[in-house]
Amino acid sequence: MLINLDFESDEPIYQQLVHQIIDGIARKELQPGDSLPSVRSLASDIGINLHTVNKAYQQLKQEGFIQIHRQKGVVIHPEGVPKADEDYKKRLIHHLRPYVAESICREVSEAEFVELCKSIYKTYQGGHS
Amino acid sequence: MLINLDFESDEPIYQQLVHQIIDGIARKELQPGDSLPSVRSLASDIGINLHTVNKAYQQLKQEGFIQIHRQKGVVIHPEGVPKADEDYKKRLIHHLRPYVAESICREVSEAEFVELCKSIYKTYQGGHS
Amino acid sequence: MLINLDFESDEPIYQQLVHQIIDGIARKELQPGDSLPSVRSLASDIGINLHTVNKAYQQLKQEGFIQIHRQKGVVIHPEGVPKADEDYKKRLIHHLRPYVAESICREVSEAEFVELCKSIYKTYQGGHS
Amino acid sequence: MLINLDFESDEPIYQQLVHQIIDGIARKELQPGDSLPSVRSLASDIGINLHTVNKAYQQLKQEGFIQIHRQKGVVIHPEGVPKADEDYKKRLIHHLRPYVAESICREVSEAEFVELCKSIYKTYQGGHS
DNA sequence: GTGGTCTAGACCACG
DNA sequence: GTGGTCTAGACCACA
Repeated sequence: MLINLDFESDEPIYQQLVHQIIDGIARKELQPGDSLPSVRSLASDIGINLHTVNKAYQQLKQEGFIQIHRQKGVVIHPEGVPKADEDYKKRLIHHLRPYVAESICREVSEAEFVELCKSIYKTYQGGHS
Repeated sequence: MLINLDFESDEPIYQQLVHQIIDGIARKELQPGDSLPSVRSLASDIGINLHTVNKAYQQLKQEGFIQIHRQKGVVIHPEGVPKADEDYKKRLIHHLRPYVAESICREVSEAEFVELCKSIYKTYQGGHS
Repeated sequence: MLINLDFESDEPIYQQLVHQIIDGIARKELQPGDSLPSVRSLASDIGINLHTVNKAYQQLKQEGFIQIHRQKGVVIHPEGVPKADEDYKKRLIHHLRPYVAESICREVSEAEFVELCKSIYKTYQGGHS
Repeated sequence: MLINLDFESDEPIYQQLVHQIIDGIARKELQPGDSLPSVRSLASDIGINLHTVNKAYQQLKQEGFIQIHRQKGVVIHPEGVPKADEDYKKRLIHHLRPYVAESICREVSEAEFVELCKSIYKTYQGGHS
């Protein structure tokens, strides 16, 4: 999978990595059971620090996206990612709220905002509808 | 307006302040032309440093939400906030994408996600006016 | 003469006042010997503080643009403004330099910059060529 | 690059820093991609506070002169500075106008003023390259 | 070691 | 009294 990092972004590199991998899963490019490169090889491939990759992997593991085996290495969680629970949705709303607020200030209508979200969903199409 | 900060949060205080004020504008609790407390008074009200408030105000000013007026002090931008342009929407999509991706992984359907956004929009309607 | 102040500008109000009056002189709208409103009346006309007007007048006086008489009030210096000496030109260069530097970085050619200056001169036309 | 600050000047230190660096870029002493000292080291070199340096860097970053790169540190924007657009020229005229006005009052002819600008431009040619 | 954030306290220009 | 600037010192996340 292609990893695309922006070193000038405010977003920490390890976060970008996390997002890219989640994105790959959402796009079905990474399927349950697929294996990911080792910390070392990924780090040297992208040209970033070991710790940075490790931090990203740890976060992905803790959120249930991947498993880290001593022998099999790093794999996408074979049983899929834990489904959204109420807690997740609560956090999601909490994160989305500021974007909605600013959009309202800038006169983006609800319909427009919704369309925009749908358009993002479309980019992951062929999914699990 | 009530300001509610979470000092335990990872989100920087000045960012929370920015969001709270934008939220107030979206809720119509802060109207164009309304004045905001001075840096100093707001800082002492909330119990934080005046530089932190200042940083928030500077960001709000730069993004066109407020004006820093030599006579009237700090006021909500009287002509309203600059409307969303293509650039804003591009950035918005860029910010929203990771949340959509994770939601897809967690099997949140497009419809569900859209409903969730609408529910957030609803919290900004039925304001006072 | 019309005074046009921008209370949101970074430029201090008294400085804006100074510039506006110098501008009026450059446009020949204010001629040597013409009288200016008193500190009090100008302040109340524009709706600003006495001190602010006073500070502007003091600076104009010190630079030789106006005279302040107890009886005749404030008048444009009847013998004209002191002509540019080497010292003035040195200061002028010192002030202009940063604008030239930034313009060079932004690929504004010398010719373009010169044209721009000429265009400004034109707005004061009918002058003393 | 040599930094030359005047601590007696009215011009804020961070502004002087900004101007000096832009000047360095205009003189081609700082080329796209070149790296600048870290906030801390520059601050201690010049003998000022790191926040002051930081403020200058933030402004330069926001105006597109530099990038703050997570790995390479602070570098001159590799793709060059954004070229002058109409907005920049409008602001430039707005800043230049008062100097033109005062010069007219002091009987500096258009030709003389233009020569002066050209002479400033000359100081940025014949650099090393 | 880097930049980002926050605090605290000080001086000054402005109005 | 206001915001703007500067200093000093501290902690943390990041790489």
